[in-house]
Amino acid sequence: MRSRELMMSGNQNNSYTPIPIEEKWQTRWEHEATNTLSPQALEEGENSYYNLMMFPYPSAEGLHVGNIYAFTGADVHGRFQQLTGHTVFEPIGFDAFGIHSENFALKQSLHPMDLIPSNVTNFTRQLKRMGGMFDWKHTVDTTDPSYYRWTQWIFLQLFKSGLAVRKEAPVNWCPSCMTVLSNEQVVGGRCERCNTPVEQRHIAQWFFRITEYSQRLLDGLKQIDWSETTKKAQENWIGRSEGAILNFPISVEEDETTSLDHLTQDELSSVTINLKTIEVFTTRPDTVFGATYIVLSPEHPLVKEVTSDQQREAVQAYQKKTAKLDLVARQKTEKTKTGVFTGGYALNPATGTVIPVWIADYVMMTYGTGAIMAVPGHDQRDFDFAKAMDLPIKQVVSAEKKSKDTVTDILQAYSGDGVLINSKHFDGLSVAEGKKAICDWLKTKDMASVHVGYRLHDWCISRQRYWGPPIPIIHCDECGPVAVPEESLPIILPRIENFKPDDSGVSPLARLEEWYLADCPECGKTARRETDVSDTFLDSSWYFLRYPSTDSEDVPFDSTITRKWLPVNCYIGGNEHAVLHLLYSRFITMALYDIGHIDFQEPFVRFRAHGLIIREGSKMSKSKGNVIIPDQIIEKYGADTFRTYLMFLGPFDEGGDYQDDGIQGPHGFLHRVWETAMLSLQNDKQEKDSNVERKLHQTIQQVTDQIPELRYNTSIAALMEYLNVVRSKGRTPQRCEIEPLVVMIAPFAPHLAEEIWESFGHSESLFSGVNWPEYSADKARADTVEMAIQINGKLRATITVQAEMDQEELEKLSRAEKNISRYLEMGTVKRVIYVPNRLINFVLESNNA
RNA sequence: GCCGAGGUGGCGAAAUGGUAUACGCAGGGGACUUAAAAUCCCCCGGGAGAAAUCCCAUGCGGGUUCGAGUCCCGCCCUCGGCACCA
Repeated sequence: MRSRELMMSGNQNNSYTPIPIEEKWQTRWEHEATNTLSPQALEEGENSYYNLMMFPYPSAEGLHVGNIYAFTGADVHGRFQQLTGHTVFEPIGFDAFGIHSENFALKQSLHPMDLIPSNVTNFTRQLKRMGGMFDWKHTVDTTDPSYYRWTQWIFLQLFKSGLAVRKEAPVNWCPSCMTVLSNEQVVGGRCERCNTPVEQRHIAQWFFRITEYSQRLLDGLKQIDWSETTKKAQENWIGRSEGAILNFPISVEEDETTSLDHLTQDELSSVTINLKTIEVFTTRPDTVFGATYIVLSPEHPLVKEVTSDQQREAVQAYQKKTAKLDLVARQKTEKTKTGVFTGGYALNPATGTVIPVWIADYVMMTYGTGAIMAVPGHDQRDFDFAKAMDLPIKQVVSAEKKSKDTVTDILQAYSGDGVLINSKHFDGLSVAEGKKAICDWLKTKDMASVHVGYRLHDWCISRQRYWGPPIPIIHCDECGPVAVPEESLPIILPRIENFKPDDSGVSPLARLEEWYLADCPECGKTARRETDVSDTFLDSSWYFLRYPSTDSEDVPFDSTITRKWLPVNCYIGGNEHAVLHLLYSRFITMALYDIGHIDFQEPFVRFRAHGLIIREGSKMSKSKGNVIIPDQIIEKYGADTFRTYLMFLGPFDEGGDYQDDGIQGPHGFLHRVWETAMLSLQNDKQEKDSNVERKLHQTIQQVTDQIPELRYNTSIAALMEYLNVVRSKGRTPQRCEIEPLVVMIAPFAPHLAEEIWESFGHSESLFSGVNWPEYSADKARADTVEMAIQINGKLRATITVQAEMDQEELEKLSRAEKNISRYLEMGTVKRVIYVPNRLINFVLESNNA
């Protein structure tokens, strides 16, 4: 009977044939809806476990190894949870909107509306072929109106609560992609996608006010179980820094050759007309006595006011030059500093000295207040500038207590710790004390306030492109920007044949008058639709909320189901999304919580970043022609082998080196598992072999501990070791030794496991029950152990003894060892270290010495 | 420059402060076979030695410890992230 089943799965001679076996089980899983949750199961599922992985962008090239690596790692986790008694929901979908698809379509002269469906079909085929336990009844495609209807709905929720605002702002413009990029999409001043230098433009854009959430996003990190590297990346990205805002009153013009140092503060105040003050943000208020000039960002609004008539021409020329400068050039750290004196002055609130106000492009309008107090003695950038412009440098912090002299010819800024000098009555305080004391002092004069700055910027979601969800706003001349009524959603993205962007900075949709003309929902007059589409990252910032609720058409996420399944139990994905997708998802979740749509603030309880796969020691790239084509590997070895090998390469969170020959190991291993299982079918004598039994329980223990920790490579190694013990010296395997092995290999090689499981006479899918083996600590315990015998910490002999042997007896046996007695004669034992079941160490005092 | 992660055989990699190199690849030897493939068994860090055994070895230099790949201090290198962020 069993052999007939094997014949049916394509086995003529009882050897392992992965391809027919995998086809058979993939078909069966689909027919029997093994991995699909019914609406009822979604509402009631016991012990629910939401196992999420980052959904792919469906490229024309198909799944790459990186995708398969990540999905396999996540799927192994899901299958393990299933086998240990959870109801696992493991969805997959497609992140198909965005510049990526659009650019590819343009290049190939295709329409994304034609391209994407065929890519999705191909991806679906490949995803099924790799044997993931995906729930194909609950997928998501961000380009489907039934999905982006709700993306637009999310925009409206944020708009209505004031978190979406339209503002004109300098933005990053990619002249090649012809669109605005978010700060996150600019890498080193270049477009992340096409590496073109980014330019500055001023366009009215929609922004999400993520900066309102800076502190919450930072605080939340402490409570979630995420990869440390990812948390650290977010922390750096948010970039909290504590400091103060200090006020520098703008002073009357002074002849720059006149030194004002001799004037008293009262005298100075009398010549100061308090028109305006320049606010600067600093993390070093303790160095304010060393602030010898002020620098405004060239775009700073006060530049106009401080600039003197004589300097106006030079200032405007510099502003013009900076505005033209792309961000790459501007952000080059190495370049020599440039700037122009405005002709204006400000009053140092601490010294009472009048100091010059400059503009320079090394000060950014986008950070802090767009203005700094320059302390060249203690900030390298200010130092470089002061040297270049011949501005005074004053030392106010001394590294050593003794040197109180004013160093005039220092070679570089000193930014370390020390004591304050040249700071009047604050002299002698430490940097930390000085910060507080000076801040407090200036506060009493209304010249300072404590301030926390963040590096994080608001999230610009406008894209002047075609391939995205139209932003659901109608611009009315009377009413301004008006929300599209929710019942009118979705605003369908129309099919237009010429979707190529141009340099005008407006979306291709703006060429479609019949589309963008619409009645104002408030006053009914003819108005214009917003023609920008939203950022792809908005699509992916909430997709995990949609998955369990794809059966609901009238709500984005069903409240009962959402309460049951969210937040996500485990999320696995690449660390390249540490500060983009993962931060935005957290922000959207918090915003929806505040608005009252969901009852949790963090979307992903646990997140693990996987590592990267390289090949034969170097990065894979199309240009090098060394990319692995998954289809070819699967065709040759089967999905089970591919999966197992990928998980065996190295630690999942670190990635690994894909060596072509290496796949032989796991391949042979699965062959051997199969053969051993078939042998055990014919030899079911159930004789107890304590050696094998002990190893089995040790293995179960190790694998049960390690799989949830994603330590897959060592788990597979443990299974290999176990099989080596089972088969050692040609030993005949027994079924009770193999059945648990089959279950433990199942997360990695699910098809093989199912087939053997069926051969063992089970009619139900292995994954339909709680089949994970239990271990007994008793049975895992060894009765004899190999002990190391050391002399002065060096291994000199090993001895196999009864486990838990007491020190006295072990010492006796050890001393009897030939090599040990030899050493013991050479000195006297000063001390004996005994580590039960591990080692005994004789510490000698040499007789010779 | 700042923040992470890492550096162990020919290679991918293992090791709660306790016998370094598990597991696998490649390589060598053997069995089975007319032959090949597949499979199975054995060897495999370097050096000395007939052997017992000894010495050396986890990027480099110090330290703590009975004992350090692991902990501490100071460097070097590789890879990721951030970066005139005030």
